[in-house]
Amino acid sequence: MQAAPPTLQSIAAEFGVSSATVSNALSGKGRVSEGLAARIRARAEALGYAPSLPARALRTGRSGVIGLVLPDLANPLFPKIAQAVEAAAAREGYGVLIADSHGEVGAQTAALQRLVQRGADGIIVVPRRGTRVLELDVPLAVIDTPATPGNTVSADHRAGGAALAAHLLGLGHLAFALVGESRESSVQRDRVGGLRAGLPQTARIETIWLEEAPETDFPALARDGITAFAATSDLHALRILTALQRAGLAIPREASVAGFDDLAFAAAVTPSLTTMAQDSDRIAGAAVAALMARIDGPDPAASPAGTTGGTTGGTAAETAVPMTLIARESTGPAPASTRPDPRPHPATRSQRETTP
Amino acid sequence: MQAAPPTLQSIAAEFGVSSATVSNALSGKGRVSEGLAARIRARAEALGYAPSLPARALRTGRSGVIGLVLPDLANPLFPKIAQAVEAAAAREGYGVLIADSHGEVGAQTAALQRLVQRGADGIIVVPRRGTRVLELDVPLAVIDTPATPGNTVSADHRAGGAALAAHLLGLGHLAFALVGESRESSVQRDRVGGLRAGLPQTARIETIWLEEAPETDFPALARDGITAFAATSDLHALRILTALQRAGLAIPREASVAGFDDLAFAAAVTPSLTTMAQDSDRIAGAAVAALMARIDGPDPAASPAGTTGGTTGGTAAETAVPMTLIARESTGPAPASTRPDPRPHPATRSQRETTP
DNA sequence: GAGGTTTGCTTAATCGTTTAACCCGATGCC
DNA sequence: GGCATCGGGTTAAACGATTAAGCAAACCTC
Repeated sequence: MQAAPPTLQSIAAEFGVSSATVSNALSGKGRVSEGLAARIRARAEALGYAPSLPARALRTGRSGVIGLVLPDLANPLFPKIAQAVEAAAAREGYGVLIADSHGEVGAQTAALQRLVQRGADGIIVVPRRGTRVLELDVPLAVIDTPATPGNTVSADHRAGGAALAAHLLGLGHLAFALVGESRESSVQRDRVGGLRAGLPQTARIETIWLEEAPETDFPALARDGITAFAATSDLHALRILTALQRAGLAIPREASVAGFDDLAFAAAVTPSLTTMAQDSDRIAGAAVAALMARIDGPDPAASPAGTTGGTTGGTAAETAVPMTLIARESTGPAPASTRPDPRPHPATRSQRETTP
Repeated sequence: MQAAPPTLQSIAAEFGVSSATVSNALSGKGRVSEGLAARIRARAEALGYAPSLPARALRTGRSGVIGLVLPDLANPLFPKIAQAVEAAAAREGYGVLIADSHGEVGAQTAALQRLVQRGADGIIVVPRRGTRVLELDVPLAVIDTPATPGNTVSADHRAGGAALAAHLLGLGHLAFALVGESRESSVQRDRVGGLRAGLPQTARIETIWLEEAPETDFPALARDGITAFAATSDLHALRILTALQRAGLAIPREASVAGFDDLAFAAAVTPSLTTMAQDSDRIAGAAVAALMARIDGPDPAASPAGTTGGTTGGTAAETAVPMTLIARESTGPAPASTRPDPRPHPATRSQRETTP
């Protein structure tokens, strides 16, 4: 029942001109009299004309679609990135084809190839832990870690770690537990490295990789004198927070807990979670911009000096996007040595965030 | 530098045959001698030939891509669905184009149209709260609520609510708080409705919509005699859990808390969260299957009796997928009236789940 | 061995858009 | 007034795959 959608030819027929003229009128490229062009544009608008993307793709070799490869959509961090990428791409008129590699390297490669075959003009990859993305004959943008070779843009995880360390130091803490999941993740390594770099030599530091020590007893650590827990993810911070709470410790009076990424629940829990947030929008925007630059100017050796390894010349893409501290209720002044401080100041801090 | 990718014609030229023959050999459709066909297939394989999807799309009108419209990727529930849809679609050889409507109705409509324009063969929509999806000349599958008109498949939220109610009743609870966020969400209405339907008339029931009462004091409710908190989302369950813990209540000894959807953190918190999980894989699979059926058999009035409103005939798509209870540590026997039970049995329950 | 059927392939049209090349009438220039 | 130029179009050839239609040779049948 649905009427055939308007095409260049159908519009051309209405005006008694050729389809090339209509194409030119709409794209503003060739030579068409202003009057005719205006009428054609008006008619196309009225008809709701939309060019056939497949046809255009066939002709131009551009599909108007970019691929997004993520290690695991179920991991709460990635949806933020996906959302931001989608928004940024949509602004540029691109669609986003997703592919989930389920954390497997093989699936990651397969996903890349599927996307290439689908005609993606470029691909944004958030690589699986420590994976090096293979070279492909498609423009690529990689979101990983500033230190990773081939990285295009990412949060400055190291500086974020250092800033979080400074925050905790400023609250008077002296004994820290740094909690990550896997050493293989360059992101987590950077975060822990930044934390450690931000702490003085004199500080007591316990580093825990949950992958290796899944049964870690956090309350025991707290009783052992650790007053500040910094985890590489809010997920682990939450685990620590609830474990300490369950054991009867008051947060932040007796121990402070902080995480990374400002996940959805961070503001919802009690006490709300202090966290280092990455600016997904900016990162995604930069990744998309870098990708666009590579798509439009595919001259691999065009840049004057050796900019080859990093981002493409053209648009000055930022490589490391700073992270921002979101101080909430789960971090507070260190307890006065062994004697618990009878007067904490939760009210002064809890104003930073009202109801989410 | 990259060699031109192989095409039907380039392969045809190698064999001195026409491109039609190669096409037939690869698709197995026309009449080609078995020997030649085998050699062509072998050569295509060796060359890594992949048909140009845009060209095929142009010719056949099928893009091999489906769209997925979500209200909000940042909401931790949807990534699970997205992941499952992507996997199911990939199995069918389809790509998935995502679109995030950011919870806005306008954006949802715009996203649908963008996807249609991109040539999506069909679209799966998870509508924004209470939104009715407009009619489109594209096969559609809607994941919402069994009760919603136009719904294709979804979890049986009502039955899930009832089952959760039964679980809590079985533990001896008599006073309940049912916590949702918004009445406008049909999913949440169904869940609360199911919970209520599963509880006896004699039970004390407080229903709280957080949108209307964001400052609800959950510890106060507990002190007032409520022993079981059931939230329509793990996010709210977590909020309640931590608020109660902070106030010094022992979970589950003094109060039980349960949520929905088995979000990523549910197993990680202490005590781990009892939750009603929806089978995203099955739902996504059913949605994709229904969509495929609609794409392949676009006869709107082909079904014998008035099946028009519901799912398409063809494949018997299931409309309501049962939810499954994941009993963890946050729910336990109701405290013995006012006198707290001195001997809880946490050990017997915590075995249900080991380390996540 | 003449008619019909298969077999195995080719021809050619088609999807809708883009774009290089060409064409014709009206000006402009000296 | 002859010649280049320019404005406003048109033609036609792609892009790569699919598919209906056609066509020659080989095979079968009685």
